[in-house]
Amino acid sequence: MSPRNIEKDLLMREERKKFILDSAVQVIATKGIGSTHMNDIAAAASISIGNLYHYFKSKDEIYAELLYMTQTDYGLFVTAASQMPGNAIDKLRYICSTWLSISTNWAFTILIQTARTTESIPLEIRNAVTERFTANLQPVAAIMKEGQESGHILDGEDPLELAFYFVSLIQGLTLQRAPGIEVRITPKTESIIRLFQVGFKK
Amino acid sequence: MSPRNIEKDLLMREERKKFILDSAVQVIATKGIGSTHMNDIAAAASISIGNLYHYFKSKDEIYAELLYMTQTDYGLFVTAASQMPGNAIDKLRYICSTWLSISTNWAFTILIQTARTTESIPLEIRNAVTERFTANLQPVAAIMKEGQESGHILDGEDPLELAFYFVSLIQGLTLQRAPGIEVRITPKTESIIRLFQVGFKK
Amino acid sequence: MSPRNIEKDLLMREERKKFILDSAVQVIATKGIGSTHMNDIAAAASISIGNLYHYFKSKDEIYAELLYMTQTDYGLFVTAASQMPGNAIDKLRYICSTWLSISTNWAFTILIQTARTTESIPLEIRNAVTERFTANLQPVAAIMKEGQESGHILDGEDPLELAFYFVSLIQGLTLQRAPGIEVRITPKTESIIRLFQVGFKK
Amino acid sequence: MSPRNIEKDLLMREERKKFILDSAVQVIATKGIGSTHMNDIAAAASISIGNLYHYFKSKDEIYAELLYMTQTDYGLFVTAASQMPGNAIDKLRYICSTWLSISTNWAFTILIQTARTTESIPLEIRNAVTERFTANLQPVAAIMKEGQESGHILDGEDPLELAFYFVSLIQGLTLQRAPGIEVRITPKTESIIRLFQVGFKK
DNA sequence: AATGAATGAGCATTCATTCAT
DNA sequence: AATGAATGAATGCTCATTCAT
Repeated sequence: MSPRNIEKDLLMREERKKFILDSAVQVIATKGIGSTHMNDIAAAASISIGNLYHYFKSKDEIYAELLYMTQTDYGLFVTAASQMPGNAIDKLRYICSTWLSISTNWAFTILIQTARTTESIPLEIRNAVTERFTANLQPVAAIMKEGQESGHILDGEDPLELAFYFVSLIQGLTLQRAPGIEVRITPKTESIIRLFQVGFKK
Repeated sequence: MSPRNIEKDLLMREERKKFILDSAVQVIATKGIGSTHMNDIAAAASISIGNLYHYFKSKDEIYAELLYMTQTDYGLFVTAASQMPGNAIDKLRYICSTWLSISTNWAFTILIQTARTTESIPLEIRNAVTERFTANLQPVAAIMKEGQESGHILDGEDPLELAFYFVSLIQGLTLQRAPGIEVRITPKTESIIRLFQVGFKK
Repeated sequence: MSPRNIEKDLLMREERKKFILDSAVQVIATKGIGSTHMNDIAAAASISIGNLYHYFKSKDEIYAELLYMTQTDYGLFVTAASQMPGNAIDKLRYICSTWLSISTNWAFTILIQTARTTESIPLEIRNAVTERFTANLQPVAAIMKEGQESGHILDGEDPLELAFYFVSLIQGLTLQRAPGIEVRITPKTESIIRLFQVGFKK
Repeated sequence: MSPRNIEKDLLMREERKKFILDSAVQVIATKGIGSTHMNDIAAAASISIGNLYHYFKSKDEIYAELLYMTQTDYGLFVTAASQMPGNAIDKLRYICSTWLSISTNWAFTILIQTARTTESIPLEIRNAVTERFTANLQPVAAIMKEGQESGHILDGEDPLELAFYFVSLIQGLTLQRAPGIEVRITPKTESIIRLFQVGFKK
């Protein structure tokens, strides 16, 4: 009946959406969230504003999907790290060095923090973000626990609490890497890991 | 118009400005920066919008002064801590517990990060913020150095680098305390200090 | 491509157009004119927007044809009534009761009034509507004249004028029956007819 | 304390609002409701769009107040008529001739009908309009009753029903007077009144 | 100094219409 | 013929800033 291939259309639609979201991340990583407008996103994806609204029905929806994508990707990354071969220290090292080396991560961090603290963003979205944030702590907590059991990581603390500190520290460091910020101190993975490591210190 | 009155007027003006800035912080801590508008600030200070502009010539200026005030206060706080009686661990403990206990600090942190990463804010202001951020690391670095020398704090790292991690960690944790965020993990000063402490770990 | 097929195609095209117009009336009767958009019409007719434009070259054209259809149908209805067996009162009664019983007629009335008074609709269309409105008064005027001559209907007035009042009254009543309007008074055909009837009143 | 006269300010604000509403009616009477936009209203009142929003917080609010004003004015007019000296016929005559002579009344009628039938207008407003419409029937019904008792007006019908017909007829006629409509029939007050009058007809 | 009305550029969003497939 | 993605002018509304009193 239809001269179009419906399946292919749906697939293309998903691809387009992904492409738009990726483009949006690029702009946000350059301009910051506060100054990224719908026309910036449209321009970044090389489509018209009107067409942008064919894929997402509001700015909030873009926000929500962006947050979902970002946090899901991060969750997958952390989960993969927790299942890597090697000991707990190796895994933390991998997380730390990889995360700090991605230069646009500051944008994710600010994106997430802003989403959580901006009144105009629907409570629903904000709660979902916090929910995922908490869920994403679990794989790191698992690494901490494993490290404590193998004697590599500081004992005596709740593994979840340690994970919370580790992630907060990395987030805090990530923020210092936003464009235009020239802190002359470069975080070093080895030094960061040592904070959580046992036996290294005399 | 005696010179006394002029002096007094200037003094009152400064007091009014301080009052307005303090009021602004209150709103921002409640509504977030993105959704705080000039009329919110005016309302918080119980003055008219027009009058607000008699004290500050633009929103950017309020931003700038707010950042200056915030960071200066923080600098004084950290400097005072570094000159406290007691050993390095005591000082870090004081910084950590005090900072985390102030419930509106998340607003300062986001304020500062947003200022640094928002394109529309003049480069001049953004640089000043980073400058002060770096300067404010010094007292903490001094504590770290003192601690390394007295054998209380991890050796082998640049004290400035350690200070950077310490501050980033606390900033990261502060962000998790924004209103509406319900992370069920409460950071504990003792556990945080331990990360930087020597000899505690077996 | 036999000539038969071409004829059949043209016929089908006309049928499709009629179907689309009928569907459009349904939506308008449900949503109101102001909030009926091209995609609503397309959806109501179960075709795509693009295809809609294969049958009608603009929203104005749909409007115009809708008005034409509506008014033509009404004209046929009124003409048929004027040629019915029975006296003038019977004929008016038929017009009145039939028209008021059709629950979507308010949509036609608003459609027509809006068309006449909306600047953005081309003058040409608006004039055509008024033209047809006036033409449609004639059969009713004929009934009035017949009634005056047979002594059933008020004498002393221009039959056309009486027709004008009769139609305006019915239009006015129709408007009160739009969805969401809850006027607790139900118009009664007998009472309405009496206004124009002779001898009934003492 | 304030260099302004607060009372006077409030008074002026009300005057300004009234002026804006009056201006809005003018545009609507010229352009039709559907094509009247906020900038049209602003231009008609010779103020900026931004300032328009100092007086009314949305287009809906302007609509609502316009409807309230219009219907309230109409209610006062009808009530005054019902309390005039003279018999019922005199009163109806006054209502009819006055209402039909005001050339912008068609705009009120369309305004009200559109408000009642447009989905996008909040149900609350629509209900209020219908409420007031019904309330405004009462004074006319009172005239009808008085006329029935004094033998001037058709007996045997519910006075409220008669009022409903009378008002619907006048509304219907009003609609025919919208700009751009050239119906060559002029309604005559005397003829209209006669429809409801007793004894005139032989 | 103090007030709040006034301004208008800027933003998110809508919708009739066109176009490539 | 049929589809729905693509376009962009237009609309309602916001908000930092200025102005008259």
